[in-house]
Amino acid sequence: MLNKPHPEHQDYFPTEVEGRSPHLTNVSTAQRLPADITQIFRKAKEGRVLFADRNALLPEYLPKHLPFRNQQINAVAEVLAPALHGSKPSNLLLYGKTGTGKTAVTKLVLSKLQMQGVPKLTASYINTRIANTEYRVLAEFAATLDVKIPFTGLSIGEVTSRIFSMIRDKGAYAILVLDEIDYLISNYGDDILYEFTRAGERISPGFLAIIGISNNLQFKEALNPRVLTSLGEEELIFPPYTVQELKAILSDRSQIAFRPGVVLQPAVGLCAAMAGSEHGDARRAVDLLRVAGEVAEREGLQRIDEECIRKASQKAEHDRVEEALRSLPVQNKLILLAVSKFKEGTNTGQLYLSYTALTARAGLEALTQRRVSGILAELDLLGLVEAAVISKGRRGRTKRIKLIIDPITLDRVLREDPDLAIN
DNA sequence: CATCCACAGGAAGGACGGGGGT
DNA sequence: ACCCCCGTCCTTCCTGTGGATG
Repeated sequence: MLNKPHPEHQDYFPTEVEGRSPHLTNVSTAQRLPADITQIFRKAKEGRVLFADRNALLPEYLPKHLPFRNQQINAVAEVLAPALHGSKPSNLLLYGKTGTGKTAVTKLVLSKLQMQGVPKLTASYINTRIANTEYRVLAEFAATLDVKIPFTGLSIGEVTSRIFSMIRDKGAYAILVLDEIDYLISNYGDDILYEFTRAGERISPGFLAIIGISNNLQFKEALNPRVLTSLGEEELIFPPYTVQELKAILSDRSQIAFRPGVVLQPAVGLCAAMAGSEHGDARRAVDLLRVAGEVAEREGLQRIDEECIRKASQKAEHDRVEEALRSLPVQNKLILLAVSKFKEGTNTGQLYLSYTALTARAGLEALTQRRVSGILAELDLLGLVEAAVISKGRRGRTKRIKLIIDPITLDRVLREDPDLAIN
């Protein structure tokens, strides 16, 4: 009975794909296609001139060694170790800017922990920015504990109590990592954490230990004091990598990722410097190196030099902008379009007028100013627009709004949207 | 120095679409 | 069949405010 929906779900996908694929072949010229494909594939087969193992530069790659993080690794290991003999480890909070190795260290320690062969031990890793609602976090956690939870329909309380029963009945030693925990807190408060941190009795003889990972320290302020004392039993701060350290990390990785001699030292230096100038963000540095490799390969170069790094940096930015633009809802696009009409920037009132004019022309309902203001804040966060509150004294308070991306790119991407009749 | 503009941005809630348990 | 839950987008209503101006 319960399985009934499943075959239906599985049918769904193939039919959609089947319905689509002939359509795709029609779009491209059918005659030219085969030749192109073989060329692409052949190039791909022999073309890995530069890369030895590109995976080593992907964000999800977990290196066997994490240089400059021994101290943190040991500290985390020490906190978690009691789990191996069935006593609850302290909860743990990890702080540090992006790309300082928080996630990597945690995952590394967890994987080593699981190798110790304690069957009751379960380690769950959840990024609360990706599983970005309370329910989804719970559902994902449940899934790692083999609790079957529908992806919607149940109340939060119901899911929580099912999870707790599972931990209790199995006597499980559960360790839950909540990455980017500040997102969860700022959007949904600390209710879940409150439940989790005081589950104690309800799940005995099992236990639940929580590792929270956060990019900023201030998120603590939003926590209920009782949650804070429980969650912050242990704290660990990850300092940013220095440029020297980044250089060493990049050298390490490039030895795995590229064939010998492909990456020139100055390129590594520049890459480290560029990523280090923000705050030692290793993830960005590694990503930059990967894109540089792709750039070099596409251009048929034999070496990766500083020029490749610069190009990669531009390309990464360009891709990011295009991707962000494409995934925008229609209304957001219209607002952006309205912003782009003002070369020297504008303010909220003017922008709203211009925007309503655009919606009328496109035959859409205009959103309220409040909503537009909210969307503007989102666009600001995406780095597509710059919006800063300024005061013009008696003439009120408003936002100075300016487009900070290439208007030509904007125009090109927006033209792809069939819902937008741009003339 | 008080005033007052033109908004900012929080809170609450509603409509809607996804889906439960019993 | 019935009543419930959650997330997403919005709207409505609202209070708050920096600083040029009178």
